[in-house]
Amino acid sequence: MITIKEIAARLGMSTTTVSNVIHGKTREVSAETIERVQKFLEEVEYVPNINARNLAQGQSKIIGVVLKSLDFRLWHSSNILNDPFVSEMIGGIESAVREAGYYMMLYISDDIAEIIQRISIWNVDGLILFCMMDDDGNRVAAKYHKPMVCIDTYSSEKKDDFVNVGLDDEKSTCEAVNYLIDNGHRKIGFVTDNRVGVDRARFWGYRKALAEAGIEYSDRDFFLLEPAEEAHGRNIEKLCRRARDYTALFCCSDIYAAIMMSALKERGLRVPEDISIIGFDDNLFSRVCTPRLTTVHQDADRKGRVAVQTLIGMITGKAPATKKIRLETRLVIRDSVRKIE
Amino acid sequence: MITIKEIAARLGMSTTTVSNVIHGKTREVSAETIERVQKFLEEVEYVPNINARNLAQGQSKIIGVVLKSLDFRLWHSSNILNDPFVSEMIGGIESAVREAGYYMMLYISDDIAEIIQRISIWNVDGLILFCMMDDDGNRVAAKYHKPMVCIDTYSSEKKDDFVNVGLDDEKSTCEAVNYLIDNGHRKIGFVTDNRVGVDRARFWGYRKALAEAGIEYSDRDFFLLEPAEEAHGRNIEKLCRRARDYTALFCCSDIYAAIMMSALKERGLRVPEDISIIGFDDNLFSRVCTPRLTTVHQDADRKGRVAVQTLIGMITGKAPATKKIRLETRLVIRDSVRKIE
DNA sequence: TGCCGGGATGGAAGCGCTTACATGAATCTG
DNA sequence: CAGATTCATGTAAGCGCTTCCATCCCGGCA
Repeated sequence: MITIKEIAARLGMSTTTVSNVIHGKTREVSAETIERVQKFLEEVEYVPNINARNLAQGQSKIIGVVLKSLDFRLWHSSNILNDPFVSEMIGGIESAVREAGYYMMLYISDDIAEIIQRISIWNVDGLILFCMMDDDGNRVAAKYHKPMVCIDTYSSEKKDDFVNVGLDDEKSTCEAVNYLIDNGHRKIGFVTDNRVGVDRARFWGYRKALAEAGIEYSDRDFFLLEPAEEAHGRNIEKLCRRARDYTALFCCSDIYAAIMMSALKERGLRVPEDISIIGFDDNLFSRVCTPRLTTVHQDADRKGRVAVQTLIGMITGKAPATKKIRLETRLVIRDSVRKIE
Repeated sequence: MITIKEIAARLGMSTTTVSNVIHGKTREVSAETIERVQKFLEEVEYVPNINARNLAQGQSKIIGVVLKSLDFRLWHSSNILNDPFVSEMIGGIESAVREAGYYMMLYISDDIAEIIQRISIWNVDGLILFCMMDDDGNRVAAKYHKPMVCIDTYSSEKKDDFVNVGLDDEKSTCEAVNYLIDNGHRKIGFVTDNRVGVDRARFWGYRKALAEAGIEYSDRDFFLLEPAEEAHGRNIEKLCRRARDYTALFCCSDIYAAIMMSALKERGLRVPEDISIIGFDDNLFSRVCTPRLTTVHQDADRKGRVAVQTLIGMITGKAPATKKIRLETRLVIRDSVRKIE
């Protein structure tokens, strides 16, 4: 690896001059010198040592992306990336980070302390935090004074002071459940694997829709997919048995919808003839299951990109117009809901 | 951020001593000094500046993970992470990297030159390369003299000189197709979206199985999912029409299997009654589609972990026992293949 | 007593880069 | 034409850390 010093020596000039042309300070260097240096740089395929640069500049050009996995001890997998929603979002983040000339460092952990430790070491310029757990956003923000934007993070505290991009989960869900109600459904179950964050907001949307339609809610209407691996079989068996009392299920993600649909069909229930199902996310699952899933569409890729753009704005000194950035959703109607006459 | 210098000053000692205790050089420092320093470090929550450290040591502690996306201009998505196989593998890599005390930097790009550029900048200690394109492994290795291990990378050149972890794709596929043949199938199609790398190896396995059973192969048996977005509809329509002449399809991934299954069922064909389907990977898709998919199981998480372990071995000066590391597969029999009497 | 060895500590260079500031030449202004 | 201004380039300090080497002290040994 050739260094700036070496280049300067070979060209018979100072490192300052070389550095200046590298940084495009055209008014400090004569045109011919620029030309000469640039040609030489290409010739030797100069690559800067970014550690040295960062040390000198006190920055890092790294954006830390934190996935708190504990919250996502998913029913179907211990790997948070296996959720297509997450992987698509990461894809969006990665592209946006790259296009902005930054680098992305990915941290997956269930321990916020460990994460902060690892991030601090690299002195990242900013942070994207994806964790559903209440108040982790606040906790990290309090500890770590760098630009940060959260994705899909809710807070139960009054003074949540982090920038957050997400959806209006309550409203989206309310609309979806209203769609079921409009189609004549009255016995509607709510399927999730947790009681926090996004899913809780969706739960309240579900409750709101029921209430507005004068449908009473009972705890039995809450279908909890349990994460414990060994309980899968029994858990799903029990849920399917309970589902027979319902004409429709709202599922907090397409994965759950696909899992439930598959399990119900295996036990002889027909979708949507016997039971209607509605999902959330609109990822590939919703298109390859049979029947194709009616679901709430959101743009995960865009969610990631918006988070990055907002963050980089903050890094470069631009406060976001609003702290709660909300993306649009829309109900995509396919074949998994039937109309009850 | 407190620095070593500051700490040394506050403690009335030299930076050398502080550095020594940080690095656990116990024989260079007296027990009581160690004690004092450690206590102080904790007190002020010292975090090293890794840029400075790396600069001084000429290392980086970063493992670069490169996904070459062009090869994966997937039929169903432009985001390579959306393939559950990939996301699970990344999950494995991430865990292994973290557990080994390294950091992971993820690069997704379709341009090898750009990737090398970005990697060189960070002076990564080693590289994990995931790209199906022939010979990219060789090209990167020739250009970039750092430890590197490829995943699922094939080479058409004689002198492929990179370490590679993958499967015996040919054998795995051969076994799967033999299973179809044993079940009485003679008209067996091969479904993929490309003609390179892993899928080509699988193709030869498929051909081998046919040949051994005395079944003639014709180009018509090759079902190509075309990536071009606008052609999806027509493409899938045509494939489904052609599929009516077959009693079974071998698909190079569970995703393709799920997509084909869904499309076929939409057009009134029953799986497996009218047509049997077999997939590859054994990811979540295979379990939530109906009927549940018979598929070749591989352990993507392990693939990632093995790659990392091998790489770190190389970084620390341990050559791998073999350059071609092959993981096991096994056929998982579920419900998507029927026996023809 | 004088010398040696080793344990504990410190001094200082250097990793590759950026940047504030200095220098000197050329150009401009009234 | 003196002084001010601009342009082009160089000098050197410093970013925070590691590490080679020097120094000093003390006990052991002949």
